[in-house]
Amino acid sequence: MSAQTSTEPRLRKCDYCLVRHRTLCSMADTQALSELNRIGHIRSFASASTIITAGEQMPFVGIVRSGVVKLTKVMSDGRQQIVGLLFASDFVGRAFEDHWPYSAEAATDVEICAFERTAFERVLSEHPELEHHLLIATLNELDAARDWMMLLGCKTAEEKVASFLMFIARRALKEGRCSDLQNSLPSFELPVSRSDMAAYLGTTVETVSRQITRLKTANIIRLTNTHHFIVPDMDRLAAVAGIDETAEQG
Amino acid sequence: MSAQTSTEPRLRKCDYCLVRHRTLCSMADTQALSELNRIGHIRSFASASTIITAGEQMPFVGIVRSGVVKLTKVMSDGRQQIVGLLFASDFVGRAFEDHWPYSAEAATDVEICAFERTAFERVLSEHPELEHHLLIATLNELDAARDWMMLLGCKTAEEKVASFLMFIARRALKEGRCSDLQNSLPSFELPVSRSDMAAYLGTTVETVSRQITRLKTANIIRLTNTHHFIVPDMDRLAAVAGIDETAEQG
DNA sequence: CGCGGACATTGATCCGGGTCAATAAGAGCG
DNA sequence: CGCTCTTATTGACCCGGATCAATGTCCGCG
Repeated sequence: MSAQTSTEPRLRKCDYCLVRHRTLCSMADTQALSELNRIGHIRSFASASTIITAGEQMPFVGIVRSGVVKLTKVMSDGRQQIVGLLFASDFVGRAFEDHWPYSAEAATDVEICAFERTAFERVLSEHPELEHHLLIATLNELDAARDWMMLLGCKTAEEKVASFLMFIARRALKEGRCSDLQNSLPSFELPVSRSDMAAYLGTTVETVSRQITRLKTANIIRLTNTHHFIVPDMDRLAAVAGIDETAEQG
Repeated sequence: MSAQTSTEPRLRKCDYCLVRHRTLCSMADTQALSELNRIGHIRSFASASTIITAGEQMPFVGIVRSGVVKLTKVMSDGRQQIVGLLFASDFVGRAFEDHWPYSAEAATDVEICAFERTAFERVLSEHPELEHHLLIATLNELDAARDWMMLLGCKTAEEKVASFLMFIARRALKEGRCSDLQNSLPSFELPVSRSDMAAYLGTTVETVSRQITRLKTANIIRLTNTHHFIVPDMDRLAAVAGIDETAEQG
């Protein structure tokens, strides 16, 4: 802790961190945490700015403190697929590899607790419990990616849009930012644009828009503005999404 | 080694293993390897048999010794997506979780070196270098899944089929089972049926078949029988697959 | 407050690929 | 060796969603 940079206040920045109890930091013992605290620094990215460019050197990895990060792959002719959305407490980047095959872009304003990659790797190798946590997190991401593969390969446009809303709704629910204050119906803020939705769902903006209106006229959802959704009956939305509640977790 | 079960011959079964130098076994020190040897036993599955059923208990994990395993997800109405294909040396199952959300089916006859799950987890936690290897393997699978997401979300039917052939060809190449003996053109055996291809590519058997004939008439591929493919010019196939060679690895 | 630019919705049209149906080609087997 | 069963190919048709185009809405800014 004596080696801390002089620009740091005496209070450790982790103390202010809203996500530290939900990330790999929560697994760290005191010593590991203080090392992470020492090598980490907060970086901010404006909405739409690039965090890591595909194929280029990846000097740092990090943990999302706030905002939404989208991971994209693009083909040489410009077709683009979003292959992952990262929210607060998610891990960005990849240890043990100095390039990575995605671009990370800020879908909203984003704050990241960044670690110089090799320093982070050193902490990992000295603290197997952190690496274990990273393994679990990676396995979960793999599951999510495979769920999305089924969505992309099997589902209709309507199911895709409904699934995306479920995805966001559940995340909002988990973070307790879901209840509508006026009438206590579940509601949430959509943190991305229609075109991001389309790129994640393997479809087009027009189709997304049409399906949203369909869901609206079927009274499955209600909007107060383009990004604020109210879902009177979550189960009906899940049904339209083709999600078998009995087989799903979280 | 004294604790080895009596049914085991004195020669350790690992000595005969064709994949041990390409799996996490290659990372194991002598002690870890002998533990894995002790808890592992070879299980065989006939083509089309189920290895692990989605949602059910997962009593063991393992390493594919030979054959091809497909991981599938199915929707309640029967629509099915293959979310991964596993080949020799790949890891099947998931540590630190007693259910998993996929079915694993033998796409060909399959041999697996199986480990009782909790015993395997114990070895993992005692040997961080093994867990590290598992992390790397999982990260690679995540990359593969995300590549596939782009395929499913962005690519045309022709690109999908060509991409699948590239995928198999590269794997065959890597394992040195690719050269055609007669004329030394790259060739390989397709280890799965057309309907598996379709389920992996998010399309239908008919479309797969049509696209294969298209590639045939365009002289990009040649078939000696329904499962033996010859690719005179890999680069042309890659071009049709929409794969940017400069940006891809292995 | 009104203007311009980005984002979202809606409409009209078209086509890639899904669906249904028939045929062909293997592969096991008595 | 022919029969049957499964798997693959080919054909005809149609529809969901892509594409192209117009309109509407929101927001920041002079």
